[in-house]
Amino acid sequence: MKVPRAVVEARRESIARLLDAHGYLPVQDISARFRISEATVRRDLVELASRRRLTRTRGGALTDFNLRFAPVDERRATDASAKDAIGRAGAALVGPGSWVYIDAGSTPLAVAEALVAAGTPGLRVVTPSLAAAQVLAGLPDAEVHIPGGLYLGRQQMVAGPRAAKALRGWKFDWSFVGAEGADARGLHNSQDDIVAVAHALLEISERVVLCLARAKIGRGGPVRVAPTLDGFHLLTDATRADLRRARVPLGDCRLLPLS
Amino acid sequence: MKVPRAVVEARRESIARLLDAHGYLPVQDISARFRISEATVRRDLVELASRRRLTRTRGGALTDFNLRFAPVDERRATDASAKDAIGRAGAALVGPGSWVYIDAGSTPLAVAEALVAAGTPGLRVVTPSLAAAQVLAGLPDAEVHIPGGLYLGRQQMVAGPRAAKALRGWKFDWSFVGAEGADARGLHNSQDDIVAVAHALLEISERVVLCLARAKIGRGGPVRVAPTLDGFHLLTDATRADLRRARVPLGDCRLLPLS
DNA sequence: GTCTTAATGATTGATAACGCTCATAACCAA
DNA sequence: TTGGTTATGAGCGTTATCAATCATTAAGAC
Repeated sequence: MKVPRAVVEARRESIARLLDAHGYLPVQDISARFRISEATVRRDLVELASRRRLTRTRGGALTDFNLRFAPVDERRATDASAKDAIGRAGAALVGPGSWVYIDAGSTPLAVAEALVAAGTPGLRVVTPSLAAAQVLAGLPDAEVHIPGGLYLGRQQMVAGPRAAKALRGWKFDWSFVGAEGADARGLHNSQDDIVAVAHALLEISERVVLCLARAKIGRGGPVRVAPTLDGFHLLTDATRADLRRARVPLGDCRLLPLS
Repeated sequence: MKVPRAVVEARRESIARLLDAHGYLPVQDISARFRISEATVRRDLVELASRRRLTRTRGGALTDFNLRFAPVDERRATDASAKDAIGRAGAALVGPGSWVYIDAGSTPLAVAEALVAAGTPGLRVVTPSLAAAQVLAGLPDAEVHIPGGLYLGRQQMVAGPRAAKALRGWKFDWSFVGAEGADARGLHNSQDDIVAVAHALLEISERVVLCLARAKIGRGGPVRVAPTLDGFHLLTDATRADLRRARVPLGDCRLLPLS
């Protein structure tokens, strides 16, 4: 039997909110709570999922906590396996109790995830990425710092001149940075401020690891961070041949093995 | 083939941590990431679930999300209507183009939500609350700053001595702060660092608005922020009688009307 | 080195969840 | 009122996930 449009919408919104409160609910539970058939629950879930209000799973649905981190999360999904591999290799470098900087961006985020998965103890981490901070908060004994700055809602990060300046007070054992692309003209990124951060990091870090998924090789970007990869350690799933083909100016950049 | 006990334990811990980072993972994904059969994943999940490290679902597993989702959202749900009213009244005070500080906590967050709802133009906001920053990012022309500091994952905010120090560079037209409680002994909060922030705000703000839901009146807290409400503007759904009954030392605190 | 124990992956039958279709009944606009 | 529309729940075949079993192989104890 048809039901007023407003009622349907209200119910769907209620489901979404209930889900926000619970994090996860099985289809059965939703069905019971709202006294509607599972078929209808599924229809509602399909609709809500298409609006990105939640994520469906077999047997239920999840809040899209990731909705808040949507832009990052979406990019995280592309080249996921490459980024996972890079993340694991990066995390494997980091010893217990290190000071680590983790840049904003989906590839450095993979390093943060791998660090959490590895459970590396006693880390002190600084990151302008709220997603990375959130992930790293999963390490019970880690100390996570966020540098002050202008908050960029779309990218879920802090940036701005303050951010680069704030970094000067720290010293890092490892810095993990991402980039928009690397081609014959050097290393590129999307924002001005990030260039200042990259330069600061090269000064205050023992080693700066550039995390670059293969897809980024040969690609440009609006701002040039550096004319060569001089001074960086490179962590990528691309082969030496890929790098040669794109004529990426490696300088004395050291290529790190993936596993 | 049997595998060393230590390896099994390490893997299980890794799974739990990976799950903490992701919130939810399908069995398939875990199987692929760790290169183990789904049968083994399920065995691990059974074990981890018995230790209450996670919750199993059909098709995957969840973090025990009371840690991740509950804190902010849950508190926002309690006294929601009182907080909404306080939020609206607070937002109504703020003129276009103001410099505003919004404290962490669910009541100040209501002010941020009301500011967005009102669409107040040209705001410059500083907030240590990631939830507030995220909400305020919904204002297309607002400038949102986050002071640097230690990230507290449970509360989704930055804190620490750096945070108080970083504030000195600003001047605010309005500061909105929350508190754990106010009773005869004065104003109380939960953390040491917050006290320093409150004092800094009183110096650098034209007006500091204390947002206090009625339920907080008469309640104490681990740390005393101030012996009286001297210097604050008070925004609350409590009546003067409530305040008198709890013997809250108002000092020259000015009581703002709710609407 | 030998024996016992334990972890693994493959297989299998059972079960749960899914998408789809269809009849029904209530909404909504002529 | 009337006809079209749309949300609903039930039925059904399909698919995904699960728990249990078993052979295999390496770890750990002696």
